[in-house]
Amino acid sequence: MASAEVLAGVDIVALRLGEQGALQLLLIRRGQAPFEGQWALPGVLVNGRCADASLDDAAERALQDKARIAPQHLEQVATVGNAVRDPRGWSLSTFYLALLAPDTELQGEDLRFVPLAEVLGEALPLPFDHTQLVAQAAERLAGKAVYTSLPLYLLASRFTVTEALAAFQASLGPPVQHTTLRGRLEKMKQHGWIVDTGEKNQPKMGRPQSLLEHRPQAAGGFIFDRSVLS
Amino acid sequence: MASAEVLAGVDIVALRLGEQGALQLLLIRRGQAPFEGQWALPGVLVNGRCADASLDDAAERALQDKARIAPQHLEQVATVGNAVRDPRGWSLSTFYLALLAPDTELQGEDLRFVPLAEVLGEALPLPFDHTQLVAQAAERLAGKAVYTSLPLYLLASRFTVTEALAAFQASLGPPVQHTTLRGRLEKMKQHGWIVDTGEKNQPKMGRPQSLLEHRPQAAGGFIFDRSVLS
DNA sequence: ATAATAGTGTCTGTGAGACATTATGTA
DNA sequence: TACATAATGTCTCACAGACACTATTAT
Repeated sequence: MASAEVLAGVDIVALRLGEQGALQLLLIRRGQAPFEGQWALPGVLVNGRCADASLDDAAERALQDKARIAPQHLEQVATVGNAVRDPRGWSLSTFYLALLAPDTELQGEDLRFVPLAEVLGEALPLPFDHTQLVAQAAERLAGKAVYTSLPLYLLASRFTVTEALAAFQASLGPPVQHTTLRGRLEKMKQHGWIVDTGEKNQPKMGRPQSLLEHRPQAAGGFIFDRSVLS
Repeated sequence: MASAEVLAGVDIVALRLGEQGALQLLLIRRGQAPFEGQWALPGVLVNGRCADASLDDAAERALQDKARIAPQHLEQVATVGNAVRDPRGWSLSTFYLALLAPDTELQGEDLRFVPLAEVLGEALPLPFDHTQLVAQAAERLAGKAVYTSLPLYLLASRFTVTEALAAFQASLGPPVQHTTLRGRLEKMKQHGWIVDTGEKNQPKMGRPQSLLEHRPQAAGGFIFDRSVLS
């Protein structure tokens, strides 16, 4: 019976792999107070009046309604709650990591991608505690890139080894040996997570690249049994 | 300004390593509706009127106020939210995994430890969706036991290799080679996470065991760079 | 031919898995 | 002595890291 007064919402840290191999973060211009007009993470409030069947559905709705985007991967990262993160009072935010296809396009003036590095480097400050949420989500991606194939969700379903290398490097930070990655992709092939379309992709110069196809066999990424050591 | 009507709370999945090497779950008898009188996870509601500085503080408070217990490890697992988990309406629960010392004792008739296996096997049903929360928390422990030293938080700070073996087996499920564990403990020694107190522990029969001391150097467990393969 | 890029082969090191062997206590 | 338990040693295997080498295209 006792209805608690808590402001609860979901926020989405949606990442795309840009042309230059750098990660980009999706931001939306806020249409309401507080922080109206500022660029922030897309998100929605959750409450009993909304039609969300579950919190995860609310996260999907946030991306769908605010940006007309369907992510290739969506996972809950964590929930933060305290009295100071929102000027309106004690508030909760359950935030999600979303990985987008590289060809994801935005429609509308109030949506935009910015370089993730600028947000993490605080050159581009965000309202609320959104910078921290972004940092935690990026850490999650980096952490999982060490021992799973999660970064592949940053690519189109058909991809080349070079593109996969870019996705892992962008997610991890430090460079990865291409032979290491090839070994891991080979392992995934054996488990049906990747199939080799016989086709080739011809870059401007050099030998043609094999076109692989990502075939996720379960939620999340393929789990390797070793970490990629630094 | 718009205050959303959401029931938000934290629930704690607190585990202790029992004498027989099986994990035990802390339950509390509910003092209020709904499900008054039934055994359930300890938890508290969060709202602006409470003195909690943050969600993590609320989790600590839940254990402290309800059970007078301070865990050796406490980590957020996830947040579930939907319209059906609580008869009162749309509700959120951020649930935590707590690892307790093996000598943790309970005071009061409304607190009790039950075998974790009985809850997971649904021989002992819990109200709300607490059985699911317990399952997810146990999965988290098992998942991290594969590549971190998290199960050591189930032991007293001074422990033997045999006890560590029991903690890992209880957390993981499948048995672990003691040589593998010794190798990992050796690695932890090199990084200062474990020191060898020169002392010995004499079991009823057989060779005395070395007494090790757990010296966590960071939050969470020590991270190994390989998983313990099945 | 030369440059550029893709892909393979080789060698090393590390740590898990499995199992045998040795060490050190009690009855 | 026999027995029980702890601790160490040895061998294999899988895979990451590093780097050399080969392959296939365009100019």
